[in-house]
Amino acid sequence: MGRPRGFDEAEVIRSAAGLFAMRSFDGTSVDDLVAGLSVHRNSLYKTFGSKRGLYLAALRWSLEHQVAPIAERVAVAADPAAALREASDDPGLDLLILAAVETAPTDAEVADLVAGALAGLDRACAGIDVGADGVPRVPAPDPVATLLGLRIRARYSPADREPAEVGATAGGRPTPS
Amino acid sequence: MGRPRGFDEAEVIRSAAGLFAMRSFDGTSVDDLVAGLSVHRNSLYKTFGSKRGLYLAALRWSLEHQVAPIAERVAVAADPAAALREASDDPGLDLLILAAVETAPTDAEVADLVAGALAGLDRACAGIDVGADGVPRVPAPDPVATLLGLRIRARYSPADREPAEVGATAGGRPTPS
DNA sequence: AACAGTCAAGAACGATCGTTCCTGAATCGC
DNA sequence: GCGATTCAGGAACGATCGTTCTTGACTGTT
Repeated sequence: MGRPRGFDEAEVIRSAAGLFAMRSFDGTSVDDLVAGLSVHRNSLYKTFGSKRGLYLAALRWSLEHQVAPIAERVAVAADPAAALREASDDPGLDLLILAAVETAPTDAEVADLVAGALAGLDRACAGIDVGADGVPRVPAPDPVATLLGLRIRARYSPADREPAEVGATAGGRPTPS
Repeated sequence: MGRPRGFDEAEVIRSAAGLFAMRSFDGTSVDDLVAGLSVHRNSLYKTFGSKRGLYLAALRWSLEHQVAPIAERVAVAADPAAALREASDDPGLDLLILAAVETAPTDAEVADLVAGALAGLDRACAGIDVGADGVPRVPAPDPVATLLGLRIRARYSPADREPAEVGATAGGRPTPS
């Protein structure tokens, strides 16, 4: 009943993921979205409720269709280190990284999605063999990259999870207004 | 001549770096800044020209007074791997990471600052010894962190530097409006 | 004491933000 | 065909954004 929608919801979500990954959440306006996704304002709000709703859908899509396949690829790879190095060229990680450092600190739901995705990647890497010296066969000879990644992960460390009381500390993750 | 300023410019820059590192550039409004820095709007614009001017000053301050000392500490450490792992708990890296993934893609000047900081960290890590198998003694047994860091760095790879022509590709780094 | 110049305080600006509303046109079940 | 429903198109909303302006208080120099 009624006129059929003139856009593919799945494709809109996928394109939105690309836009958000490229310009970040705050950097992508609703005008940018309606212009870049060829979806009307009305349909956007009817379908996703809000800009944040579309963002969450895009993030979930990215985690399922971009990040999870990467994890799967690493998990089954004959040479996991090489698979990880390849994965580092995949723009499919960008939305996850952006969500982790930009959106998660001020949106608990995003923080949970990010934490879940990181846990999934950890599981995929669980089988990577560790040398006799305890140093794993990491994907690249780049200590700086590891430093950056560790700093990102530090916000999701157990000590910082479920903070009972949070003041103005950097780890605070208030619920969205 | 004239009334002396009632605020410490260096301290304002330092506090601004903290705010920007916590809530990102777009996430920190000028109202937040004048409220959190106890500096009047007028003085802010008189001193730094614009919100972006204050941000650049804060980023430069962070790179010089937070990131550079970390690099120095790693460079002279007896155990560089342990020094890197310690550094990953330092919030002084947050503004650099945020600048790399949020601001740099749309601000060439920020991109240059980030690239310089990463190069400095690379120099600090140049002395880290590499095992006989070619795998360096990286700071942590965390392949996922390395993957995230590598993905961030991928935007600063030589193939992506000085793009002569840029369309709507993810690597584009247009000059700020 | 008088001037000059900077500061603080806050109102006000145009632009843009995310969101809602209104108006037709199109397509379904009947 | 007819009514019901959902779509597209675009104007319009209040809120907030970054920025500027106006006013008056304060201080260093002459």
